[in-house]
Amino acid sequence: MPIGNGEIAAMFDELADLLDIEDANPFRVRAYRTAAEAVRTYPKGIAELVAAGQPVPKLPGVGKDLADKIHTIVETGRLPLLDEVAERTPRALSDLMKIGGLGPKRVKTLYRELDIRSIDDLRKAAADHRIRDLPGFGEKTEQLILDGVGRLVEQGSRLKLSAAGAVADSLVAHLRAVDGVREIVVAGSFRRRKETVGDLDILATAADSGPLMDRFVAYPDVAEVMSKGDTRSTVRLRSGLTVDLRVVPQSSYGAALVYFTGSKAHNIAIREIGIRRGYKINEYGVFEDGRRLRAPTEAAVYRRIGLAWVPPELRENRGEIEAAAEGRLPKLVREEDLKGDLHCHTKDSDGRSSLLDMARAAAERGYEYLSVNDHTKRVRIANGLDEKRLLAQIRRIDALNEKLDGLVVLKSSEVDILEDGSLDLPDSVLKELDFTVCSVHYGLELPSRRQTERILRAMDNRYFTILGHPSGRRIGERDPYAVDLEKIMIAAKERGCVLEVSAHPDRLDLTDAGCRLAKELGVKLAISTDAHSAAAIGNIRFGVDQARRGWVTAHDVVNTRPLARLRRLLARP
DNA sequence: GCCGTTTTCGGCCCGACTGTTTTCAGTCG
Repeated sequence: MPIGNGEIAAMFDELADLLDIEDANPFRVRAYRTAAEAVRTYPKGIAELVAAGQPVPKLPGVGKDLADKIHTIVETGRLPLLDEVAERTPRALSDLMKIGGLGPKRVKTLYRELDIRSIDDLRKAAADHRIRDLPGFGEKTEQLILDGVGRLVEQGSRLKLSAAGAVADSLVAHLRAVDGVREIVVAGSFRRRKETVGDLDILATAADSGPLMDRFVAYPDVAEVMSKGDTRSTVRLRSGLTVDLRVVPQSSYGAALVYFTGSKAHNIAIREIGIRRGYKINEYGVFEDGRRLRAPTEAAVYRRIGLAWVPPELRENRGEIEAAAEGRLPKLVREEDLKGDLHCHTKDSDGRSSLLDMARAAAERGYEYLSVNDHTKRVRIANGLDEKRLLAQIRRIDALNEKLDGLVVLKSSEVDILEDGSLDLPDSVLKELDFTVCSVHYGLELPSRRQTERILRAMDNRYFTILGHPSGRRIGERDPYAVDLEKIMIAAKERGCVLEVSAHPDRLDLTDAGCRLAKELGVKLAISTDAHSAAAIGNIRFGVDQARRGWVTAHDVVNTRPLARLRRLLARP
C-alpha cells in the first residue's frame, strides 16, 4: 500500500513543529507547513504518480528541496531529516503543540526544565503543580494546560458543517437583538464552507462594541469565557465548540470580512500582493503611507490590489489568486441552478417518507424532477428491493406521474455494486429505469487495485449511469475505501458515466479535491442529497458548497439541465 | 525553505489578548 498524501503531510507538519520548538528559522518552519497543506490537498496520490514513473508534481510552496524530500518519503517511507531532528527533540513534543496555550516556546521550556516529553508527562506535571513556577508560566497557565489536556483526550474533533450551521444560526439570532448592530456574519472556515469547522468566527460591526460583547458572553450555552476585549472575545460553548466574536467599525467591514474569512494562506498571499503595491492590509482596511484608502466592501479590497472578488469557497490559496488577477475565476454552480435531485430514498427501502411526500418536497423546492433510488436486494439491512418490488414501484411512479403537475418523478435505483463488479439486479430490470445510481456498500476493505477494478467492471454495464458516493467515506467516522479515483474518473469520462457529489452531511463525497480533479478531467458530476426523508431534500446546499470548493460550474453538473437535456446527457453512448 | 512587477539574495502578514509582567513574550487566528 503506497504512502498517502496525508501521511506525507503529517511528516512535514511534525517536522515543522519540532523545528519550531528548536527555534529554527520561522520561515523555514512555515515552508514545511505550507508544503504539508499543499500535499494534503493535492487530489491525486503522489506516491502513485511516482510509482508510475512520473516526477513529484509541481506544487506551490514546494521547491527542489522539498520535492526531493517527498520523493524520498515515497520511496523509503521515511523522512531522514525528521529522524535526525527527533534524536534531539522527541517527536511526541509535536503533540503538546496541539494544546491551546502551548506553542513552541513553552513546549521547549517544559521539555528543558521538566523533561516533559508526552501528554502524559504534561498532565502529571500540571497535576503536581510543578509547572506554575517555571519562568513565564503561572497558576492560570498551569490550569489552562490541565484543561487542554483533558479536552484533547476526550475529543479534539471538528464539527461537521451542518451541525455548525445550527449553532451559528441561533448564536447570530441571539446577537442580532443588540441595538446598534449593523452587519453580522459568520466568517472563517464556516463561510468558506469547509466540510468541518474547528470553531466559529463571527464578525459584527457596531459603533459601540460593549453591549455586543456583553450579550455574547451571556449567551446561555456558554460554558466558559476564554477572553473578553473591545474588539475580540472568545467563548467555549458547552458542546466544546470555540466561538470568536470580532467587532469592527462599519468602515472596516470589507477588510475585516476578508481577513476573518481567511484562509490564513489566502490572507498571507493577499497581503504580500498589497506590500508589492505599497499597501499595508490588515483587518481595519487597506493603508497607503498610514492613510486608509476607501474600501468598504470585500470587492473594493480585492479591487485595490488588482483582483476580482474571490468567492469564499475558493479562498485556500490553491490558484484562486492567480485566477482572480487574470479574470478567469470560474462561475461557480449555485443552489438555484439545480433543476432536480438525482438520489433519494423512500419508505420502500430505508427512507422515512413516502414516495408522495418526497415528490411534494421536491415540487415545493421548484424542482423539475426528482429521482427515486431505493436500495436493491443485496442491501438487506435497508430493506432493499428485489426485481418484483422494484417493478411494482415503477408502476406506482408511472401512476403518480399521471397525476403530478410540474414535477416528474424519475425511475431509478441505488444499485449495489457486488464484489465481482456485477450489479445487484439483472439488465432485464435495469432497462426499465430512467437511469441508475450504482454504489459500493460492502467489501470496503478490498485492496485498491481490486476495488478499482470492481468499479471499472461495474461501469462496463451499459445501465450504469452515476457512481454514488464514490469514495465511501463518512466524515469523522470512516475513511474512504482504497481506490484509484483518477482511474475511475478517466474511465467514467470514456464511458459517459457521471460521478455523484453526495450532499449528505455525513458524506460530502466526492470531496472538494475530488470535485476539482473531476472537473479537470472533464467528468460530469451530479449533486444529489441521498435524502432519506422529505426534509433532507434541503441538504442539497451542502453538496453545492462542496462542489463550489472544487471550482465546479453549473456546466459541469448534469442536474442543472432541464429534464429533456438531462435525459440526453445521462444516456450512455 | 521558497521565490521574483525592486530581487537569484534578502526578504518572508499583522494585530489582539492574556498572563506574568513592571514593559513584554507568547500564542492565536
